[in-house]
Amino acid sequence: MENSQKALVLLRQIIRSTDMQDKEISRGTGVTPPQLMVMQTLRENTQLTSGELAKEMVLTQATITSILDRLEKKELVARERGKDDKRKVWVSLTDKGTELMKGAPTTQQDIFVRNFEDMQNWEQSMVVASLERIAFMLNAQHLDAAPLLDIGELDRTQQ
Amino acid sequence: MENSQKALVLLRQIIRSTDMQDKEISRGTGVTPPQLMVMQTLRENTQLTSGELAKEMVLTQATITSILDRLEKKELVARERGKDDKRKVWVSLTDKGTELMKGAPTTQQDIFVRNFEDMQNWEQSMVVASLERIAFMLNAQHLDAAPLLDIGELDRTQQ
DNA sequence: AATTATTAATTAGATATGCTAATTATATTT
DNA sequence: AAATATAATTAGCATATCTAATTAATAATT
Repeated sequence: MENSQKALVLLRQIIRSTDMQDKEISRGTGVTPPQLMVMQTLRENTQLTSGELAKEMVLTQATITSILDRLEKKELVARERGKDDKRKVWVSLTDKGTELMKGAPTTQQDIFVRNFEDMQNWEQSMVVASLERIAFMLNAQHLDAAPLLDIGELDRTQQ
Repeated sequence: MENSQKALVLLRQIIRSTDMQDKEISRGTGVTPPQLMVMQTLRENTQLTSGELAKEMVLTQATITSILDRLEKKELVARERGKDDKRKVWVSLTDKGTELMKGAPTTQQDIFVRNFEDMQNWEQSMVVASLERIAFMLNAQHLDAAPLLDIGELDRTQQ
């Protein structure tokens, strides 16, 4: 088989694998994958407005609103109207939400990290370099397909 | 940053990237991502029963049924009751469905393949080896989390 | 200053996903 | 023949996601 074909098959396998992990976490925590992704984004950014969240996750504001509604009902996130600019709504994890994020999600990552660290140093570097290559190619691909769109996106991924 | 952290970030980036590509294809073809995935699976396997499809995609039969309903209404797939065993329903792409699969989806892959083939041979091998490593680690991870489950799954990915 | 335009978020309404449980039809077993 | 198993569908529910319309607040313009 061609190397490129192998790469594609492996990529699909990897994506499938993480997808199933997500579902597993989801079942374990009682939080759906999209909800979990919102929470992960919040964990990394402390405070975001609905709009920023939507942009970051490439979803409509309306979609984010409905996901937040459900997360708020479970008391995993809190909304607070902006004091400076009252149109804005700042979203953040509650204590309960932070607590939940300390559980299952990291466990999975820990396993990955443990396995990863079992590799020789040269192999680790090789893997990282390869992933960088792939990420770059996929990005180029995306740019090919949508030439003018979202410069912001490009900036962000290159930081 | 740790190598393992870098790897995680890159993986997330890659998944995000392919995710957005899927959405793009979806917009271009008027077929939703899950529907597209069903069609891809069918393209690779010519003929499958609903049940086999469900197993392959790790979804419930009920879910597959509803996706097939919509694909059938668009005349992209056809259902045929099994003659030998009348409980089974064989699903396949229609001409129209096959035609559609020749368009956008492959275009995206083509870009990837072209980029990939621009790499030196040693680099191609490196990337494939790395992806294999990752795929294996993610699989191990999955097994750690769900020890006894789905031997069939394991068989399939190791073929 | 008053009007107009823009921005931020929500609501309303539609379609699609995905689940579990129940149902229908056919095959297999005892 | 009766009981059990299998394949697919249906029904009913919660969620996700979109577009279009609405509400509220801020910014810009005349």
